[in-house]
Amino acid sequence: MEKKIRIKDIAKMAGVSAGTVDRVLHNRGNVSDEARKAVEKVIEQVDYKPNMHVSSLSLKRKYKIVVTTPQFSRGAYWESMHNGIRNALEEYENIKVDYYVLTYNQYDIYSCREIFEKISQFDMDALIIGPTFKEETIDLCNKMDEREIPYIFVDSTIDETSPLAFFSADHYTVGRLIAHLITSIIPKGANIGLLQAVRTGDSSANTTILRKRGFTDYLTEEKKNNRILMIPFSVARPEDNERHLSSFFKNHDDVPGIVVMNSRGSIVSDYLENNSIKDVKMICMDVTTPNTAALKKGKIDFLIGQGPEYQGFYAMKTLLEYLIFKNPVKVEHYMQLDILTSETIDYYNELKLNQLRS
Amino acid sequence: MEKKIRIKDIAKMAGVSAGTVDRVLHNRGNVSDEARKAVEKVIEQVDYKPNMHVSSLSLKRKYKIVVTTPQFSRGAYWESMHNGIRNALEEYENIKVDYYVLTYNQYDIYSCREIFEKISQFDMDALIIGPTFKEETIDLCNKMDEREIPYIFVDSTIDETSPLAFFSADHYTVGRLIAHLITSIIPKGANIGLLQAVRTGDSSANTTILRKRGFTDYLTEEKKNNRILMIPFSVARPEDNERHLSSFFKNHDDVPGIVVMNSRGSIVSDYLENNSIKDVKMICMDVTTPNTAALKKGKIDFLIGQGPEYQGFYAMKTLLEYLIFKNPVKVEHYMQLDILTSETIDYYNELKLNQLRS
DNA sequence: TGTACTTTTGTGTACGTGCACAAAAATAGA
DNA sequence: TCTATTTTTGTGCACGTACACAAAAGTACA
Repeated sequence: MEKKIRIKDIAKMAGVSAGTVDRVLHNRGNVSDEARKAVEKVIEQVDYKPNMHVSSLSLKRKYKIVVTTPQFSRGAYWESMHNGIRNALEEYENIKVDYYVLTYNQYDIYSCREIFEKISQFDMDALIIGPTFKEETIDLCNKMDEREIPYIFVDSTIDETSPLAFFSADHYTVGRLIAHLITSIIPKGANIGLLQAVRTGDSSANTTILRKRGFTDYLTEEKKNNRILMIPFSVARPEDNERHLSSFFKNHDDVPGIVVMNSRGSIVSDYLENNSIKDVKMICMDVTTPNTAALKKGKIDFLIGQGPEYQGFYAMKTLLEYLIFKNPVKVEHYMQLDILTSETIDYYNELKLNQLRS
Repeated sequence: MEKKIRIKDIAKMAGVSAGTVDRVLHNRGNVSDEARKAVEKVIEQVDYKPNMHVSSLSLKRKYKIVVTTPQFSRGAYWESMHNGIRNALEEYENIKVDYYVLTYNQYDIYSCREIFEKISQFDMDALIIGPTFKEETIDLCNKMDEREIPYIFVDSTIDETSPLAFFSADHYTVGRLIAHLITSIIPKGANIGLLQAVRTGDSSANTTILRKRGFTDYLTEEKKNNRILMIPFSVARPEDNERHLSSFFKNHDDVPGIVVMNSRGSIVSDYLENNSIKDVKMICMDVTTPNTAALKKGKIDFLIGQGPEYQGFYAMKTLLEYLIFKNPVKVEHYMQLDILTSETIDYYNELKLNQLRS
């Protein structure tokens, strides 16, 4: 291991005191040009990596961070995201952070507007956004830009904004992956059912659009001529789904594969199970509790995980590092896609971050 | 965030000084029964989590850690393991560790014996073992047990030993997974080629045995009646493989799927490519450079990753925490299995531990 | 009861960093 | 040139932990 460079070392090399180095590092001003240049020169030469954990030890500042995502229930996708966020806060336990979670109803645009309006007035140092409604999110981001408050996206990003960073799956690739998987496990050219969420008139669901585009692009490029059959489906009114599904399967008894591009795949797999419809392959998204159960029972063949825990974890970690060190941050973070089967799911949730001791 | 409990707090609660609490925490002795019990009582009540990073800051001790694994080349499986180990050392940069890497030739039992003999005499605080030869490893472990030096396995474990912990894939499940994957992408009941490494007379390769058992168990349980065709293969003498492969494919032109349970799958996929043998599905193990290339080109259909970086990372992390805090450690750590396709591989290597800044 | 020794306990310092405050240097105004 | 003011610089403390050392208490023996 090479010798660690400390602030004191830099100070000695630049011929100034540690205090001056600190002022340069943190842009606190009150430094003569001469001294600043001397320090900057040394910093360029040596590879100084400040020790976050030690920094936070002596850090007096308190940060206010707001996290806004869709509402969630136990074992759901967004809960994992929040778990990851909390995990990062635990890793940097010494940093004094007040964090406020404000969730909105992702099927109710008015709920989103209300919450975002509140947020845009909120006093805070940074914001983590799990976006759903595009225009509303752009509005919020514009206000954040004006107030010079940094924000980070998780789950997906929006082109028209300028976030500090985003942590997201590459949803286009998700679509291609789903197409690849389903076509490799069903007969050549067979029909594919695609769950189509009917939303209450929103211009959003960017992720779904991207996924669907990836899905169809793959089929076209690979010259697969499977017919895609839309299965209507409502998240806002789950009581309708039984009807949607039964009318679909009444008309189509020749669907050997179904793909679901949102996290509600278990609704379909449960329907198949309850109605003893066999030999239908399923590809679904997200490691939720019901999806996990369905995967284990073999009702879902492949489950694709977006690693929301990691997205949340790295989003918060990146934010904290940025707030403390003001370092430039890499903007694009396309996260790992996890393909899970009944064999691997048990080990997927096994190893939680930071919990190695027995 | 709840208030953090510090040593000083425990001291006050137990009515002793911080020094005494420290002595109890680290089992340094020289503490009266009365004081020790008082401190232990408080510790049981409150949830004291020492801050590793701060601890290491004031830690004077220097640890000697030995890592022994098979030799490796660039981009190979074992290199990733060592990268993970180094990563953990970087995370705990303040801990003074001398670490010695001693590699042996995994195809030469004498090389292993020689290295292990050296290690058994080596002065050290702990040992990380990537095992290959069973009996030799057991011997080494017995000697470590005698000397009361803790050791941790990575990659795989050996039942007859008592390691502090192990970080490994569940190799039996790996076998089942491979069977599951291959049977779902080739025609029902079709022949499956299985690469069979011919080893120079060793009683080892525990991992391969477990994987193969999982593989055949799956086929039996799921009533798959695919015939398994062995493809001989030599890692020690790679010049023979061209001959092995060509003689195999001369006799079998009806093999729509091949599985490889070690990391050398790209040898087969390269052969297929070079000889224009098409429409053969392949399932291979381990994210090595050549396997990655083959996966991207579509020559391998699924690649299974064991996450050696994570195994190495957590092994070293666990070891350091144990050495410093003497905390009890969870022994069994079956790690996540990653299923990779051409779509997901790019994102798999993207996010390295600890490297978020641009 | 006093002395020598051992065990137990408390205190102080170091680690690397942030930050407050004091000291020193530079500048301005007379 | 002297004083007042501002800018720049250095020093010292705090954070939570490990560990060395000194102080205090306890024990043994004459």
